[in-house]
Amino acid sequence: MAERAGVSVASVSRVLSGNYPVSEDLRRRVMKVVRDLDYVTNAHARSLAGGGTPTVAILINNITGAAFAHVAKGVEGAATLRGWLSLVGTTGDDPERELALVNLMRQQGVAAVVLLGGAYDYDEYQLRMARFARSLDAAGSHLVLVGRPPLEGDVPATTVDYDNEGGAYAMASHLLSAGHRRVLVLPGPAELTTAQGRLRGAERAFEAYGVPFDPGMVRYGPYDDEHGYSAVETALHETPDFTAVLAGTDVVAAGAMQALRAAGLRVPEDVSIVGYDDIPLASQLTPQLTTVHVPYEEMGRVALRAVADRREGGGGRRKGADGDHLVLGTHVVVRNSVQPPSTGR
Amino acid sequence: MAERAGVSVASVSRVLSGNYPVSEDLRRRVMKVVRDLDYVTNAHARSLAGGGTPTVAILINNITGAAFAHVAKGVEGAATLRGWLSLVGTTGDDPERELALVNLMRQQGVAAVVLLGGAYDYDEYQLRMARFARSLDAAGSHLVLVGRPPLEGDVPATTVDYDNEGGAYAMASHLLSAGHRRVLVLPGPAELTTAQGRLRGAERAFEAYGVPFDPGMVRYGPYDDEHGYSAVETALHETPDFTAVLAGTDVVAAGAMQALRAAGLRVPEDVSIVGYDDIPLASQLTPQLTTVHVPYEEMGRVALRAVADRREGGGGRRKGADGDHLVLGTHVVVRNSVQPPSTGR
DNA sequence: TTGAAAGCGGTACCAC
DNA sequence: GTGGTACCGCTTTCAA
Repeated sequence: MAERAGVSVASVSRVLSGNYPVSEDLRRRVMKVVRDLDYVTNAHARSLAGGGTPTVAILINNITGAAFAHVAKGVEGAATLRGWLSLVGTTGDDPERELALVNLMRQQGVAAVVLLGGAYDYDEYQLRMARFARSLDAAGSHLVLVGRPPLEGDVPATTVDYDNEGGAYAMASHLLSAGHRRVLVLPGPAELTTAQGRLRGAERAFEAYGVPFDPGMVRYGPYDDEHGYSAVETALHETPDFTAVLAGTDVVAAGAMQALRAAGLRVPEDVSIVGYDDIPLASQLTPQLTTVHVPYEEMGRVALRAVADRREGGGGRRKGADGDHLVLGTHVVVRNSVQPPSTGR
Repeated sequence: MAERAGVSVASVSRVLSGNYPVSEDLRRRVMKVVRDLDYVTNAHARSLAGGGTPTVAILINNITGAAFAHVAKGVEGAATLRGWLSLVGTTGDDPERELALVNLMRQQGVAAVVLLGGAYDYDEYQLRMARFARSLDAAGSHLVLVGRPPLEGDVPATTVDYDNEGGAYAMASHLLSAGHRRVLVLPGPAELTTAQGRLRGAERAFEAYGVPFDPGMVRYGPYDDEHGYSAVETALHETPDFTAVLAGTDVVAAGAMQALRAAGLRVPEDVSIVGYDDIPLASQLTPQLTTVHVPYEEMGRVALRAVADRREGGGGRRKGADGDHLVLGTHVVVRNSVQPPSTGR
């Protein structure tokens, strides 16, 4: 390339990276050859030499989840805006694969690794993440946890979270204030941190309303529509006196809605339903689902901004300071799936 | 690293890449230091030197589309299986951004660039893609088009497609054989190749059934629920005699369903609805949507396999031979959103 | 089996 | 303003 244009490699570099004054003549000469050869610089060589495009890695359990897709969109969008690149890897809920991916990303020299989605709260979790955080930090990278519990102690990681429990509290309150007392609760998988938080929020709401919370009305299970369906189906036999369903996610709510209809019950006339997440599905169902809006895309943007700032800011703000744990708000979106309990049931 | 272990860099390389016989002693010595230092090789240096992990780039309009997410999952899954890495970039339907991304990927030295989703059939399309294909090919990479029209002429690209028109033909036939004659057709955006194919399939079915196809019953618009809603709303005023809706995608069908309900019409008793894509939404709606199944995830897997084979196979099969254009089948999934037309309407 | 050394394709510092 | 050149960290001959 350099010889083809009859100039030095240094000059080519200067023209292409554009961070150095060059004569018009030289620039023209180089650019002509670039066009002739359809030339692009080698990103690997560039990275090796110090320059290079910063890259964020997004690690996700399952790329087909709507909520995660929105976070990814937020990260990707914000990254693109800054000229950063984004890598995506899926873990399939497999800890080994997660580890492998974190290391792979470390090899790639990514600026940050963003881990998405509620975590299973097994004992090792804190240790495992702390290890990731330190590994990445030592390699000049940074760990960002999105929608997961923050790390305890002095660990070099950033957490972007949302008010999970508060959203559930508000959602349950909405049901309670409409007059519902017997509520079927489908929090999600018992071990998942998000499910735990949502359940806790609901309990607190019941407490605040002075309504006894019946643990027998809680049914754990995966965050999918099949669980929503079967849980309602079972409940219809065992504890059929519920007048509302508080689902852990919109997808679970969709399943619940189908089960009710299959049993000849109307929504919301006979039974009210609420969801959580506010993914597009919520407004595609009939009736449109009253749910908790979680700012997924915004979280993605915030996550990227956090690492970008920390990069630019350089030695500016110290770790341990504010900014290591960001919490975004949630709010109830009222649509058409809630009505006061019918006197008939 | 090498000195820390008291061995040569060559030896370290041999141990870590594991493609060369090494003594047990050396291996142990190196691995110990690797663990001590939490060391990972630099992927950029490795790529530069010739080795390196093959990477596929997935370019997508909008990461939040369920159909695309499934293709991405297929590609990513198959890539992971082979130890490949996947990059994801979103174009936001912006041709400039698409170009920028293709070049960016070329810089990254990706093994292949997979372009997802129906293309806008503007004049330049063929030229543009041919240019991409040649650029990538010259750089030792390869272009794969998924769900897009194949390229004409001798262009170094692979196309993975599905029987779009056939699916629409079958879907429309299903409606016709149920007795529907006045069908509201919402193909999607007029310029999008997938929409054109779906419309063509529907027309052919009408022809085959000897039923005159009324162009006045066709309403173009974006592939989203809002369009489905407003199109039905309008049609209810202008051509209210339809007994079924043939939607271009499941999402459009969801919008259509809502509009019908808002107008006090029942689905499928008063009006039948069918979709296209068979994304999870289709079975989450009530009634569950009869739709055309498109093997999105499979397409992703096939796309990756195609490039992987071509890589391994080396000079094996010639371009221009079979294998450059793969077409997967589609089929109708019958659920509960279709009924013979009611005599009342 | 292991080490030495020549690149891979850039960047950036140092002369001219 | 431009050219020369020493690395960046790894893979891969070539010798020992």
